[in-house]
Amino acid sequence: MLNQYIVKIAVDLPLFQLFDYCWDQNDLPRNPEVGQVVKIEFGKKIIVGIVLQIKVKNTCADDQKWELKPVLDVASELHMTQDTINLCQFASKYYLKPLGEVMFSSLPADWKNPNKWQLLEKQKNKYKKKTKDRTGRAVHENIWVLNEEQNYSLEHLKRASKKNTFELILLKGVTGSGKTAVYLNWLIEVLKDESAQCLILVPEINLTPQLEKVIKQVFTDEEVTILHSNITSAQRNIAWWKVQQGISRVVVGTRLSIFAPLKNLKAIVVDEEHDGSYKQQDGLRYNARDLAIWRGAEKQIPVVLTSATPSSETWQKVMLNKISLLVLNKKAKEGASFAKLHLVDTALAKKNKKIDEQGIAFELKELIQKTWQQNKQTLVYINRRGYAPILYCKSCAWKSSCKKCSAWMVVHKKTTSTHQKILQCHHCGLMAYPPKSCPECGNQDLDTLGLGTQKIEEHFREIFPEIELIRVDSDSTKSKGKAEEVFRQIHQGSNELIIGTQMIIKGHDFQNIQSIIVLDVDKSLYSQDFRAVEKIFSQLVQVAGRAGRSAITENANIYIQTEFVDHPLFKALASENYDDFITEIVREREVCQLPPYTHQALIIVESKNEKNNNEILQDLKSYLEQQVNKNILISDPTPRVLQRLSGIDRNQILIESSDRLELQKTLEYALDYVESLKKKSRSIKISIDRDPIAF
DNA sequence: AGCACGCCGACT
DNA sequence: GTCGGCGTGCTC
Repeated sequence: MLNQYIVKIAVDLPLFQLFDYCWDQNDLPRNPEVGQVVKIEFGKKIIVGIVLQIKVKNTCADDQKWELKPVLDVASELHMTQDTINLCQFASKYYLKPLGEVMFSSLPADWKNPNKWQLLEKQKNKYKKKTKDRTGRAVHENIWVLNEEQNYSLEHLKRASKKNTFELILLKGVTGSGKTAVYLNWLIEVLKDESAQCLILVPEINLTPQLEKVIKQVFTDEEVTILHSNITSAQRNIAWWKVQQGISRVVVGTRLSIFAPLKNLKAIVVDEEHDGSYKQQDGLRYNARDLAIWRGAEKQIPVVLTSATPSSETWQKVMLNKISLLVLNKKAKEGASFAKLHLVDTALAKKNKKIDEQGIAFELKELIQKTWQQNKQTLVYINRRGYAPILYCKSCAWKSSCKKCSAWMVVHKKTTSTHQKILQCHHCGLMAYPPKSCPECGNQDLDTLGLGTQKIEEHFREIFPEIELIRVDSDSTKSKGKAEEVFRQIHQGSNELIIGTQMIIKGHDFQNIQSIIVLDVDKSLYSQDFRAVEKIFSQLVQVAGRAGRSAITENANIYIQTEFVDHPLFKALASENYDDFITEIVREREVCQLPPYTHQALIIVESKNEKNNNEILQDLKSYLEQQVNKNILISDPTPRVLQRLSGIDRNQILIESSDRLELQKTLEYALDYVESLKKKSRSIKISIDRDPIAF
């Protein structure tokens, strides 16, 4: 007689329990297996779930409490691999999110729709038909000649692979030191085992066509899978299938790729590990870098983090000898040199009246002129898009605040050519025409405050009408393919003055840039956010790396205009000694008991009523204080840094502990509270952010 | 999360 | 009389 089974199923809902269904072998084509994707009736709806436990009927105590509904169908090809189930289980527990939600957020969206299962099959077959069989042994090309340092690092990585154990490795080196060459060469070695697979995680904006090109060039005969948020659902479906089948052995992708179903994963690289885009800021608030380390430990394989400016978390591990440090000090390309640092003292320029009405030191304008005369490019880096951050009234100090957020509306020029302005909130997207006169006092004389890329552009066009200028920010490159085109133009050297935000500093090296000007760093030097200095340092190192990457341009220079010329950050930047600088930061964190010396979590409450939020948080705080011991620090309710967003008030408490387990326990208590509260009042959103990087 | 059920106010 | 507001309970 056939066995009867009861299966426990996870569904894509914010529910922590699993649901029992019976598995009727007469109706289903196969036996139950963990990870299967199944169609079930849930309430009155037909939904998809994942099988997590299997029990033979009549052997378990909770048998036949009531008549169980049957599993209606099993997907023939789709199933979740054990590795990814384990990873989801960990993420679910660590980030306090229901397992079903974690699993389904990691899978292609089409899996959730049983009507699309057929479609997936078709996509797969279509792909099979059009692709030639890659049966022969893959050919990998080493397209680099490695220097001594690179070879040393490569040998270490190769040895790490042979040990078949987990090893956390930091490959540290500035842009142009050849980190990519080292880890790609390592992966070539790893992939000599014909069933091995590897994963390369990259930050969001780093997945540029250039990197893709290099990787495809190295793994000439591999099915390289590229995963990011902009691929179509069909591409995602096929990618998942190829990876799971082992057809694709190289996966390159952004944070979500940490959940890719690599069955025989042998190596993980987390490129630019310090990058904030590894942390998801809503829903499942995971950090892909941390999950990568967990996955590597679970699989007993090496995990390589790369960075020029490691995060304090990673550097603490270096200081505690929990990580193997490999350093690339030299520029890989011969003749290439680093940009030389110059500080332009804003205070001094003001004193000597050598600064213009926009706050640009004369020295910098002369520099642009000089560089242009030498037929070289200048890059002006200012991490602020739009025309000006604020519109304000000179007589009553009214400022352009957003109606829905606790933020200023940013002044934008409608187009480059006109002077027409529009106000825009960078948080909720609200747009408005600027008032003709002050809404408070009627004064006609409204002015802008501060500088954005558009105003700099306008300003420099006025001063240097003869210089070819281009502005690169998310506004100027919105339309499809525009960014590519802009970067191509810059490479060709058709623009002599480039004004750009963060998007210019990732992944592109510009051969002909002679001078770099950095404006507006000061706000980061003394910021509320304790990570701000780390962040700006990383950006500055990257900006400095944009130029001087080739032998064409010698003695590239970087000019930073600042009021705080004595800040230790600049000394570190000038001496290219990041180690001492970050070591000092980590020590300060220890003294102040900040991360990584303490572990943090936020409980965030969002609703239309701030007072209500605070009452809930206060109540939660006293509840937790009754439950847990003194090792836990719980803050009073505070507003979030951006307190109001789209008309919603956001408040939080911070829970801290130096003991991870104690924190976990506390958060589990908090979760109980949160869950019971959710049942009571549904107009309130309440979430937990473990290891937050933004407050 | 969704959806049904149920209990109250303001309407053709 | 009933249409529809959203508070509450439940999903194997």
